This record gives sequence, C-alpha cells and structure tokens, in this order.
Amino acid sequence: MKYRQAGNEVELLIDDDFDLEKIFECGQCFRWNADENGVYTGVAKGKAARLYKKEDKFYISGSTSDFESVWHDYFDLGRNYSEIRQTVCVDDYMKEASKFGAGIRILQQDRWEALCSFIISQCNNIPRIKKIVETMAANFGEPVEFMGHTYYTFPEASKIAALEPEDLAPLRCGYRAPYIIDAARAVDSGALDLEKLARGSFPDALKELKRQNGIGDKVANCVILFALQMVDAFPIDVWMKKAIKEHYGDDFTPEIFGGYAGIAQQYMFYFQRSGGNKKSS
DNA sequence: AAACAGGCCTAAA
DNA sequence: TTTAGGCCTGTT
Repeated sequence: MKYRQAGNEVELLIDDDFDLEKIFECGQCFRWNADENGVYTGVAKGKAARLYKKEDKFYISGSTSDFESVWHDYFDLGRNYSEIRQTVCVDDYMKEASKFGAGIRILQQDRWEALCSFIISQCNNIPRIKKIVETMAANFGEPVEFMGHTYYTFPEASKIAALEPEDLAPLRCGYRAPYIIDAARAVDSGALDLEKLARGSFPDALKELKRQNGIGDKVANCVILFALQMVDAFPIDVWMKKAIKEHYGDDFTPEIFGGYAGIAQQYMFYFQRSGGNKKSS
C-alpha cells in the first residue's frame, strides 16, 4: 500500500480488498453515512473524517500522521484480506459468498463504542440502531467541528457511567437502557477490562462478557469480533442461522474456517442479508 | 392492527 | 438443557 498527502487529504493506493460500501454497510458499524455521491462521513476514535473512492484511489481527509496514527489501524490495513479470503473458501458456497463479499474488512473500532452499539443492536433493526447511537453521541458526546458541520464523538464510558437509566430516555432505547448503564459502569470501574480481554483468550473474553447483564452469546461474539478484534469469534444471529441451516445443517462448526471464522462469518452474513444466495426466478 | 425486528432474561418443564 | 413469554420502541 502506498499513500501520500494530497492537499488536505491522504491519497491511498491499496493493493488489497477494500470496498467502502461493503465495509460500512455490512453491519459492523453504525456511524458512517454516504451522501448521494458515495462519499462517506463519520466519526471514529474521537475524530471526524470523510472518505471516498475516485478511479483506483481512495482519499481520506486529514494528514498522513492522522492516517498513520488512527486510520491505518482502524481499517485494519495491516491484514491481508485477499489471502484470508482464499483460506475460507472451503466449499462452493463459501467461494460464492466470499467472492460476493470481497472488499469487506473488519474495522478496529473503539472497544467501548462497539460494546455499547451491539448491546443496542439486540432485537433491533439497523436504521433504529443508528438512530439510537447517533442520539447518544449528540446528547452525551463532545462536539467536533468538521467541514462546516457539527459532529459528535461517541461518549466515554465514564460519562455514561455517571448517568441513571432514566437519563437515557431521549435515546428511546427501551429496555436496553439499564444494560448500557451497567456496561458503562463495568468498563469505567475496570471490572470489565476490554484491553485486558483483548490480550487474553477467546473463551475468557466470552465468559467475562456474558457475566454482564444484557450480554448473551450473540452480543458477546460481536464484541469479541468487532471490539476485541479476535477474528475467530463467530456471532450467530437469525441471518446466520438461516445461512447455516441452508448450507451446512446441524453438525456445523465454525472450526471449518480455521482461525478466520469471524471473517468467514462476515462473508456469510453479508451474502445472506443481500439475498445473493437465492436463485433468481 | 398485530406482528416483527441482527437478543436477553427468567421461569418452568 | 431446552423452550415460551415478556420486554421498549418504531415500522409495516
């Protein structure tokens, strides 16, 4: 990969899977939005940014030092996805699914933000998840001025930890409010140490996360994959249940994908949700 | 209008 | 250990 400063943007020449729409629309994150030209704007890691593709190059707002310190890792650019994509092609179905999802990358999101987002995601649809997360940022985050607009950072766990569930009423997140407060307090107090879990093992992380009220198997696996960046986590939701049932049956195990089950999961999920597995009639 | 949406918790077999 | 019902809210 090559990059260089180009005005107030960094120009990227990426020689690996990298599809902005798939990365942002595959359901792993909730704060990036495209305009009518496919230009994405969002806030992550406390910074606002804007990025788009033009011809064969990508452009991201900011300096090369921003890119090096934040965005390189955020977009997981140290990992070779085209190689991984080959290793998860264990059968014809996965060949098709991974081809369809080529360009997806697992973002290295802020751990607390991802934890909170996936607590909110339970029994919910994407538009509403995005709305709740956005309202949470607008109400409790810090303002960031960017290109003539005011954006808001995702609030720190310490800020949310000081609130009561009633204070989250403007979010309209219903029964998830106490789950959010509990998680914020656990993170803030150090009782739930996401950094430590990220350095530890998958089983430990799963066990610790599931101790939290409001975090079960599905959310815990999402957190392990998207917040702790353990690519062997394998969240199973209703879409994944359908995909597994249709293509593998009852004796399925994620171990068939080796250490990259989480990335295989993203291809399966994205494929299933796009309806691309259905035969057109 | 009733059912459902990218689960989780609790109670009851 | 597996299963049903309830849960906030918004949308269809």
